[in-house]
Amino acid sequence: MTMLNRNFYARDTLQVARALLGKKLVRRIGSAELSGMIVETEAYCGESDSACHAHRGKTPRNAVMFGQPGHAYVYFTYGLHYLLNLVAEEEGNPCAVLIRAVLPLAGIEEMEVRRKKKGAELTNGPAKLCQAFGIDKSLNGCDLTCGKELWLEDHKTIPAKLITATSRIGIDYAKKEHREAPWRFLVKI
DNA sequence: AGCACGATCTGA
DNA sequence: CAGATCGTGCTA
Repeated sequence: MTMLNRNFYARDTLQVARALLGKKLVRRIGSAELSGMIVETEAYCGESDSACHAHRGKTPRNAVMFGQPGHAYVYFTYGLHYLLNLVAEEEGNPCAVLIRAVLPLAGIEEMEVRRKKKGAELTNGPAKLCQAFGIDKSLNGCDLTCGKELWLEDHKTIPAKLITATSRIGIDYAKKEHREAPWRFLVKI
């Protein structure tokens, strides 16, 4: 019930990525409310991170990452998918956390309709969860602290023992040190 | 102005 | 394992 405030996002990206595990992602579409518990995240750490979109400076696409923390950075890729990121760190430091998977909690039927799938197939991938939650480019730049369309809430505390860190997915083009950095976080099953 | 390619998913 | 499918950013 407690919505996460700006201070939650305004700190070290790796800490935010870890702390997001177990939190509830809530999406309101009209009268429907969809939610899920975050179980997988990836940290993208600013201009020095060669896997981060902000690596080569500010552009129209990644501008949101350079703004205030606690906003949604949604972008389109592969010609057909949207991916959801949450902006972290202080304003001007372009960092974000990619939400890769959630465990559906509420509005599951809505998600099934959107995805035309059921069960685990619903939200176990960054593009799938965007489809299930109806997240597209119109939510790019959305403030996550006003509780209107998209926000986060406290839910469960995940013990450190249940958190695994691995290298990130789909960033083969990045420098070795960034390709291998253990900046992907998952809840052990 | 043109072009190569991507923080993915699906279905054969 | 290839195809879908298009915006973005780099090169010229």
